[in-house]
Amino acid sequence: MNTSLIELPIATADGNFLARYSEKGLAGLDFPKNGRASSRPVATKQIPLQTLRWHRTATEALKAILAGREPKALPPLDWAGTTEFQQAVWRTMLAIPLGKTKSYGEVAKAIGNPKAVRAVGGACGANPVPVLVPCHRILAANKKIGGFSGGLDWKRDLLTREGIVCE
DNA sequence: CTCCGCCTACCAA
DNA sequence: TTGGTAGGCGGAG
Repeated sequence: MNTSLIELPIATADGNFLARYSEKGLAGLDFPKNGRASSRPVATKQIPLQTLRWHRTATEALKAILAGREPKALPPLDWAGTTEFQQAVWRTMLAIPLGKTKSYGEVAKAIGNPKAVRAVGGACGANPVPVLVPCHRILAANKKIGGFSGGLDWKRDLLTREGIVCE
């Protein structure tokens, strides 16, 4: 069983993101690292054509969102190893259009488990593909910013780019 | 089973 | 308003 992931950088005006692909699709996305450690180089020729296609799609999607535009398409996402609950939360987030938000409570209600509010927060924090799976569009009750594992600065920044104003 | 967390509603100042 | 807190739930160990 091949579980090795291919890591490819996505250069943006905001830094170098790092995308990870499995044979099933995009499995992870990291915000630019603080250190200037460039990712390990990968010879283009040994990367499956399919992966390159996904990478092109992911790159366009990421740049679109960073520019405040709804992405045309997303690459397939590989959520292997994650739970049904988490996937339900992430699917709900994917349904939130750019520029709109939902509270943790609303998401909990949406997945049919209104009391699992805090658990929803946990799923957001476990989101392996931030930005593309818009966990930043989930705010706390009363439009408070809430938390963000990728750093609150990023959350505020992303929301601002989408024209969202919160508390 | 225990502990913790991107939450909330509620209650006391 | 602000601050502290108990309740509830999924995930990790």
